[in-house]
Amino acid sequence: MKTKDRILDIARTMIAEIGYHGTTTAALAKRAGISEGTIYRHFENKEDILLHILQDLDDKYSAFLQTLRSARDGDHGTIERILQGHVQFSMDNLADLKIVLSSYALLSPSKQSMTTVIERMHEFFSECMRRSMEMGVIREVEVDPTAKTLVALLLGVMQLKVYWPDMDGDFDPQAVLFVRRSLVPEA
Amino acid sequence: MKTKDRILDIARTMIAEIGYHGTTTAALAKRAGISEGTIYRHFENKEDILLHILQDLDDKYSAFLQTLRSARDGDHGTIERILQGHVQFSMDNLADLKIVLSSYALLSPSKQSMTTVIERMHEFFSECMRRSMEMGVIREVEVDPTAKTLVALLLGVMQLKVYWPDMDGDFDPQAVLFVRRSLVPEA
Amino acid sequence: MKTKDRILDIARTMIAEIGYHGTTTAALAKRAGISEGTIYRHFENKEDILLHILQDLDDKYSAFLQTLRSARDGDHGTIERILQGHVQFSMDNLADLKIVLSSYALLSPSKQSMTTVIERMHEFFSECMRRSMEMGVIREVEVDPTAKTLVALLLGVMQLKVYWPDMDGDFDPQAVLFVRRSLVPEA
Amino acid sequence: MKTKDRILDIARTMIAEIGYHGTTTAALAKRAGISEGTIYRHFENKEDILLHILQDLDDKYSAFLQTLRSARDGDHGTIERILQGHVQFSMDNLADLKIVLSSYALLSPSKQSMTTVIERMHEFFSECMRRSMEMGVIREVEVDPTAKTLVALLLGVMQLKVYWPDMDGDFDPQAVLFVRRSLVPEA
DNA sequence: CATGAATGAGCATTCATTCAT
DNA sequence: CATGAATGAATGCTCATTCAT
Repeated sequence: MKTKDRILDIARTMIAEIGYHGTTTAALAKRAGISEGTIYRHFENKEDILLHILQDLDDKYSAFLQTLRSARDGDHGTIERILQGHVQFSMDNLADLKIVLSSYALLSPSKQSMTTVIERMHEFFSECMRRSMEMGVIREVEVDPTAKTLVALLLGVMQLKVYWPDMDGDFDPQAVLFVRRSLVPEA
Repeated sequence: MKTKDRILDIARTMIAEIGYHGTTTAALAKRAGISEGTIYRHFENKEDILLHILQDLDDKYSAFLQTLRSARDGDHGTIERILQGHVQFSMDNLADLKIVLSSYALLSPSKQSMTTVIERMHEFFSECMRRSMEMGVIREVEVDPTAKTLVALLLGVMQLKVYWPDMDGDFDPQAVLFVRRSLVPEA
Repeated sequence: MKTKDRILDIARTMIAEIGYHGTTTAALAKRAGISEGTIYRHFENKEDILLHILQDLDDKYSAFLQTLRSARDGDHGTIERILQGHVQFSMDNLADLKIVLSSYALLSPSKQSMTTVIERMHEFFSECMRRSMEMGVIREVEVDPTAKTLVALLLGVMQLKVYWPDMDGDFDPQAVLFVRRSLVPEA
Repeated sequence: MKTKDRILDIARTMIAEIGYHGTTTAALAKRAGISEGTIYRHFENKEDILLHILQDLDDKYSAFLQTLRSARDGDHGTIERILQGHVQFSMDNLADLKIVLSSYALLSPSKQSMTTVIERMHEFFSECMRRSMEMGVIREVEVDPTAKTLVALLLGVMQLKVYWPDMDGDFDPQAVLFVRRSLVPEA
């Protein structure tokens, strides 16, 4: 692996574990087996490392949304696939998620990144719901605030799964059911 | 106001704004109009200030739950009142909430505090749902994972309202409706 | 006991245990059951407390020398009594001794105090030896440097006894014998 | 000279002059012509500097004892050479000696270091005396307490020479004579 | 590309001393 | 005489960043 990628990799792990402020350049260099100065050969400064990590996550999420879009078939199962897909995506990118969730309140690049994710998520959900409503597979609801509700739910689920894994107990199938009962009219 | 309370007050504001690590004792003292040494006459160390803030929040949440408990009357409106109450409580204690939400991932006292809140919230929701189910005002659902879903939703709603107030657009009435559709059988 | 004396008493104990710098006015006040401000009602500053302790030791040593002077009878046993007396005096005033021994190198009042003690000890030993030589009970030796040697020996013995009590093993009778062999001609 | 050695050198001087607590990292850095942070590139913390100084002294004393051991020839002059050698060693390592003497009562690393020195000194003296007694060049005395007496004497002599150089007046030849009279039988 | 010594501003914390009550 | 809250300068230590090699 290239030095730059090793730095990013170690940084991802460390920031996820002990936070952005807790991750010192000295410790990062040591754990990556390089000298402290080398970090500055590849990144402008410490924040730049975070920016790269956030950009990577952004790209991964874009690709993920693309996959979801192409895979949808518009039936009433769509909503489930979307929710489960997002949970799966969270688990697949745990470290990145931890980084964003633990820092968006305090670091503006993280806040910016999280804002983008949330906006795209909201847009995607809105779009899906509008389509499904047109096809008559879900109830007639107010799209915008309902999409926000779904975003909120997903945000909360991720956090519960990330930070209280002990409590989890695999409650997400029931969360999906919860959403289905609210959106899909009974047969 | 007593010096100790002034310190707590300013600290609450500052930590909510710029985080625990961003809040330096020097800046805190300056903004409180006292000398740095005075802080240590009232608190053991910087973390002790955080502990006091968290304890205060804990007490306020306990009192809030007590109010909710005594006010419930078991009809199908209960669930709405609980959700709206929690949203209201969040808005009334915005600074404290920001502090917990922005630090529970990294500071163990905050994590501990948040864990307690979540557990109590979960327990309270479970209890309410069980009661409502017995009275036949909500559907028969699996209590535990559904309560977790509600906790997750609330956690997400709070964050959206706290950190993306611009996006909010007062979506919480629709969030309540979302929950009602999922839990309350149609007339 | 008067407040002033209680402060002095606690201070003596604390400085002997943890040194002058280690003894904070806050801890001293707490242990003496008074407020920090009260200390400054009785003493000009922290150093003033030390000065009082040193003065007390000075007085006690003066009185001790007076006793020795009046008790001496000039026979060859005198030197033993003087040495043993000094060791005894050290043990009786352990706290004060620890204070002086641990601080004379760094605090000028202590250095001054120690200087006075050493000079008086030297003078006293010289005087005794001169007398004993006149009476023919000890060998003819050079008084001044021999008295210094005795002072040095005593200084060392005190330290060994104070700081390495485990090692001691009651070696002072042999130390006295060591001196006797050097000074008293064999029968 | 390497930066690390310069720091050690200046620290030795400063600690000898104004004590360990009196020597601040800021003053040390300034006097060494480096920044404060540089100190921590070479030493873990302030105590670590002291530890290095003590270790150096330990090594020097070990080497010194080795020299003494190889140079002894067992005649009745041995004891003189040992005493004079120790006095000389003290003068050659005045700063280190001052550091140990001024801090062993309060700092545990210093205490530990001093304890080691005293034990080795005691052991070495005992060994020499036993040898000399076997060769019949000194009197039959109780080895252990007499060795302690010599240690005490040496400890006291060092202090007098280090802290009261004005008073000294080169009394150590007479101190050696004092010991010789006590240990070596008259011809 | 890589190094690692050096920097210096910044941090939490301590403590002798003061002073209004 | 006594209090105890307040002070503020000082301390040991950290850490992102620079730069000569």
